[in-house]
Order: sequence, then structure tokens, then C-alpha cells
Amino acid sequence: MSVQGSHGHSHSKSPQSLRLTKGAKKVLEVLERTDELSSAQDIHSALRSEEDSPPGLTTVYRSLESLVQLGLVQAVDFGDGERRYEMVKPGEHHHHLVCEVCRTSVHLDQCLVQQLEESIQAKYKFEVRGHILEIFGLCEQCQQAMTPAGKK
Amino acid sequence: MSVQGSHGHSHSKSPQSLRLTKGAKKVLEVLERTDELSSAQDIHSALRSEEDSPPGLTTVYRSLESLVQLGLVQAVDFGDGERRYEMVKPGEHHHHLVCEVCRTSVHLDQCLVQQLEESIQAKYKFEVRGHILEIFGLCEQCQQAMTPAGKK
DNA sequence: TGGCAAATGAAAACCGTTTTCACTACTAAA
DNA sequence: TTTAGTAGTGAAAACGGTTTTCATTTGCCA
Ligand SMILES: [Mn+2]
Ligand SMILES: [Mn+2]
Ligand SMILES: [Zn+2]
Ligand SMILES: [Zn+2]
Repeated sequence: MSVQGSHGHSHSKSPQSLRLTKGAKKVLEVLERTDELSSAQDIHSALRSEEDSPPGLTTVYRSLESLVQLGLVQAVDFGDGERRYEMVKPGEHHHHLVCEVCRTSVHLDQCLVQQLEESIQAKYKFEVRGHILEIFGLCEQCQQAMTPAGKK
Repeated sequence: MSVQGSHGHSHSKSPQSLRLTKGAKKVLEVLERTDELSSAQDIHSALRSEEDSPPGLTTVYRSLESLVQLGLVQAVDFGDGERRYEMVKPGEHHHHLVCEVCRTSVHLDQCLVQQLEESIQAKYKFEVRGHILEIFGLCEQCQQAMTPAGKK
């Protein structure tokens, strides 16, 4: 994930607001019924294929920005150039185990970083504000599919 | 960091080899005497300003690729679109505390993920192959520079 | 020395994302 | 209702880091 942003600006609403705009609602709807991570483009084409007048890609990007700000959506970074998004319980976040073969991902049930914030503050005098953490490897099925054939 | 790649292909040397090419050496030299993280472009312009016939940007990218492969250099991803690199002891890696204000970074002395690999394997049946972990926030100086002025 | 594979670099292509800017939809007075 | 003023929208262009392409050069070795 990337627990960045979400600076608690109550006011200072420089346009592209913190209100759920029409487009943003549609974007949220898509994420609501998707369990896999979706890129902006994924969301855009999903909308494209079901809405009569779907929001443009620009709006999707802008919507995602505010949804993330609002804490309703989490942005996830896998280090390939493409950001992905998923709905989360307001204000929460989590990290993933991503299978390098089948690309499916599992949520980690707890955040390793959060539970270290105090010790990091103590040890390094560093105030943690955000972090990225994603783990890559092989899911159970892909591990098995690997060994039989001997094709390490 | 991004402890990806480094697939143990002994042979199968599809060009852009695992041998330290001339360009790669120059790139490594730059990283050798830099303690901050450097982007490909950083390295390129460094070379540009000191070499008589500096490698082109393409070569820098290619060199970094093989240096990472060789385990001599680590690629770090901050989630902004720009990959950064730094020299590491062969095969090692580490993560960072990155100050959002002054952009300096400190190395974490141990990898949180590595020491959890077994428990992840046990709990999720997931074989860890690589990971990304970077922590953002405020370094000591920037914390102090913040509070006095009251400018949260 | 000739032959070849590897290395190199300039330029173009890529591709996700952001900016620009003209236009439309809201909303809240008047 | 009309009328502003404001926020939202989208097409197209710009961006910026990275990758591809492809023609040329370099280094090796038979
Ligand atoms: Mn998730
Ligand atoms: Mn470092
Ligand atoms: Zn898998
Ligand atoms: Zn700082």
C-alpha cells in the first residue's frame, strides 16, 4: 500500500474536493464489487462497458485521488509503473502477498510497520507518516504447480 | 528497496550480460562514491560532467539492470515514478526511513520482512521471493524545525 | 586479419499519469 | 425563474521516466 497523503486538511478545499462527486461515486461502486486490485484504467474500462455515459479517464484519476484522501480507498504500489486501488474500511489499510506467477494477492492481517512506529521513533528519532510494504513470491497453488514438473 | 529479480540463471545469458561491461563499471564508480540514492538520470548527468565520453542514458539503464542482477546494486522504489539506486554489499539489501521534507534517507539496520519469511510461509503458505518496504515521515531535524514555528 | 557476438547510443516509441482549457452542470442568491 | 459564480468534467496535449529499435562500433578470438 502507500499510506501517504491524507493530510488532515479540514478546509483549504482547493478544487477536486473532498465531497463525493458523481464520478467518484461510480468509481467507488466499481471498487466496491471488485476484490482484486484495480488500476485507474481497469476502472475506466469497467465503467466504459457498463455505463451509458461513463466518466472520462481524467475523472477516474481525480476521483481516485479524493477517495484516497477521504480514506475510503487505498492506493497500492507494486513497483511496476502502475498504481492500483482497492476499497478499504474508512481509514484502514493493509499490505499484500502478491504471487509473481498468477498475480493474485492476499491481504496481510496486520501492518508490520504500524506496530514498529514507536520503536522507530525511539531508535531513529524518526516520525513515521506513511510507508510502502508489499511482499512478492509464490502462492500455495503456484508453489505446487512448480515442483512436480521440476521446472524450478 | 525492491528485492526482486536476481533469478539464479547461471547461463542463459541473453545479451545485456552479467559481466561488468565498461559502462557498468563507470556507473558503479559513481554509485561507489555517492551515499544518497541516485536515479538513472542523476548517474547519467554525473558521468556527463566528468567523463570525456560518457555512456549514454540507455547504457546507464542497461548497466543498472545488470548491476542489480549481480547483486552489487539495489533498486529502491519510493512510489514516485522514479527508481533510485545505491551500491550495496554483494547480495545484501536494506530499507529506508525517508524524510518527506528534506528527502534525506536513513538505512534501517535490519529487514523486517526477512525475519518474517518463515512465519509467512507457515501462516499463509506463501513463499517469499522479494519485497518492497520504505518508510516515510520526518527526520529529527525536520521535526524540530516544524514545532517551534507552529507550522504543523 | 577477418568474422561475430556483445555493447553502445541516438532517436523513437511507450505508457501511466498530469495539465490545460474550454465547456457543462450545480447551486445559491436576486 | 433568471443569473451569476463555482465546482466538475473530458478531450487532447504535455509530461517524464523507462524501454525499444536499429544502425554503428568495439572487443575477442579463431
Ligand atoms: Mn488488499
Ligand atoms: Mn540505502
Ligand atoms: Zn499464484
Ligand atoms: Zn528531514
